[in-house]
Amino acid sequence: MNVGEVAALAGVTVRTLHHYDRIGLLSPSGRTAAGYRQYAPADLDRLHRVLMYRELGFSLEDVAAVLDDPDADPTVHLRRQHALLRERLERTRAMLAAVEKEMEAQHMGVPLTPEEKFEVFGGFDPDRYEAEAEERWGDTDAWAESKRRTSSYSKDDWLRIRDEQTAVDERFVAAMRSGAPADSEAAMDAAEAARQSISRWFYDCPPEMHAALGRMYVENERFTATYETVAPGLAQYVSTAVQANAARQSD
Amino acid sequence: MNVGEVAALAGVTVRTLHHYDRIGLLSPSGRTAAGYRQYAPADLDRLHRVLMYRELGFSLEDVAAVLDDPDADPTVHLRRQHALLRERLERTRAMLAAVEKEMEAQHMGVPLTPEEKFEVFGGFDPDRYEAEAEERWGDTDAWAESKRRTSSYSKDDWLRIRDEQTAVDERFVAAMRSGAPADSEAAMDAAEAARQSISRWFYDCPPEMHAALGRMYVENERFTATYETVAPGLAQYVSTAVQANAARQSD
DNA sequence: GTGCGGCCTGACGTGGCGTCAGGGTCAAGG
DNA sequence: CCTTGACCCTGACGCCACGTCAGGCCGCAC
Repeated sequence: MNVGEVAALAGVTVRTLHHYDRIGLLSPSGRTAAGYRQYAPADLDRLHRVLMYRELGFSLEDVAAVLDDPDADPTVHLRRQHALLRERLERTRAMLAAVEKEMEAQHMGVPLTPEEKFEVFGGFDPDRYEAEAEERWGDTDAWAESKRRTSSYSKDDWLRIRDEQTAVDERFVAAMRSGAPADSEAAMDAAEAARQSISRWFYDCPPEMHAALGRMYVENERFTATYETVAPGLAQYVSTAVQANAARQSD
Repeated sequence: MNVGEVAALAGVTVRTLHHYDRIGLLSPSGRTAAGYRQYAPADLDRLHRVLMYRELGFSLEDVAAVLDDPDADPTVHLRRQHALLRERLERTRAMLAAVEKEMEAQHMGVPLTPEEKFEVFGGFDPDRYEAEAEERWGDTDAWAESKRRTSSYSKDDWLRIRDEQTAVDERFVAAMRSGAPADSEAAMDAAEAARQSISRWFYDCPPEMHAALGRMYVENERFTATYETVAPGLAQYVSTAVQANAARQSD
């Protein structure tokens, strides 16, 4: 098949196929003597995957990365696409619910505050966070359970969660400011409170998993930044305290 | 509120707010003496709508257009956003179903042909088509009914529909090639078959509605192009035949 | 008064194509 | 055999929605 036919079949422009060729994302497996691009069935398969991932918000660079991954089991792609689509379904449902809530509120003359509107929609930027979390945690059970649980949380639930987390952070800060070392009883107790909070609201988080999380607090810039804005040095402090607490429990 | 606070609340960057200000999409209603942008609650409302429409795929120019529409009843926006989100939900569901079908096929060792894959996904470019149809038909009952019905169609159904439409087109072509005028009995019979096909597969299409469709065949470049690729002059021929048929029925 | 974080305005860079310009290719009809 | 019109090629520039510095002005805490 030549470019025009492929473009018509896939619903893209010829220019798009040229572009994918030039950047090396999808080069046709053959050319005619005159230089015409010739696409083989395998090329169509690849194009299909490209378009799927593109639709799901991947950059073309990322698409190339996942498609050229040597562990290129085709079922991996299908499973990942399935997971991402389900996520998108959830997100769309949430937005739909938010709009319906707004309609209702407006109908009853109860104006929502701007905060309430942004809370669900943009607010804490669910899209990027979810993408990163998904990438990091793959399809672990914890991630699935967290998704399942949090999907039904109300605004009040989220407020309570935030307050609880703030309170735990305060305990860490207080311990640190008092001069107690990160593996002191006070710090470890705060870590334990944090672990239980996670288990209560998101997913069952045994000490070993919490220790892994603790390592991430200093390895991952995002988490580090979060803690460092609360108090300088807090990321390292919390990380150490969490791992110490996990070690204490396994004794 | 100043830019930083607004950006954090809405989950966008400061640069984005600067951009929206410069292009006139969202200018803060005030400035401090030092030139700091000051956002009022009304500005946040507008930002909220901007982000909604952006998320739904509108260009910033189009966002400005709908938001500055003088018929700026807030309920209009909510209703439109609601409709668009439901569409997106449908589309995501369809893609999810397609992926599941692929998984199943792969699991059972039945390889799908490339055509089958693209059929649902890209194929006839549902996104743009839907967007245009929605714009054109607003939220008419016909549109809603069509959506409702077609959402449950299987691949075999679509194949049958395509064959049926091809057959009807062939009747038009044959009539035209035979030299029969567009308001001849043969042409009008073909038109009637087309009308019944629409009613059977998409929505109840009475003669008047079909006449309106007929006018669109020559007014809308897309439909014109479709028919003209089958045979030159066919668009005008079909258009005339459809309207003649509608007139015949009302007698 | 001196940091230090936040704000300002240019100005250039980037990703994913759209859109000509200038020219070769190929199958059908005269 | 030749022409004609549809399709293909390769640059090269344009565009949108920002990202990313650079250079400099607030503002408030110590």
